[in-house]
Amino acid sequence: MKPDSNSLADAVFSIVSAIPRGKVLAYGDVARLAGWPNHSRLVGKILHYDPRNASTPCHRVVYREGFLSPAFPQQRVLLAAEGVEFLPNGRVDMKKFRWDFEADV
DNA sequence: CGACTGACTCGAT
DNA sequence: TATCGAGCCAGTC
Repeated sequence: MKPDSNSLADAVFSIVSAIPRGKVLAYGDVARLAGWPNHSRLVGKILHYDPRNASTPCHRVVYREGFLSPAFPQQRVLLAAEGVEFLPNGRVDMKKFRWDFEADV
């Protein structure tokens, strides 16, 4: 990603904005790509606090198991608008919609 | 300036 | 197999 990522926030936004439409990532995955493997929580905080979230597909970032953010119910609507399907248990079908960034690279 | 909090994750029971 | 707890550290108030 951007080597000039001064802060985790910068890296996170770069990565999140790079998620293809109709795909989702886990906070931990974003953190790992950003270079902070243990900052899965920070990723969430950044997306939550930073106003740029309006111009960032932060809704494409979910829990590792596909659960959506507890304080971000609209996320489900946004994902649905991108064609992401939800399982009856209220989870994203990670099996099909998790961004296979490892293969994309 | 210092402390609190958390849109998380994984491991252990 | 499911539930519970603790850890991680920077960002925000």
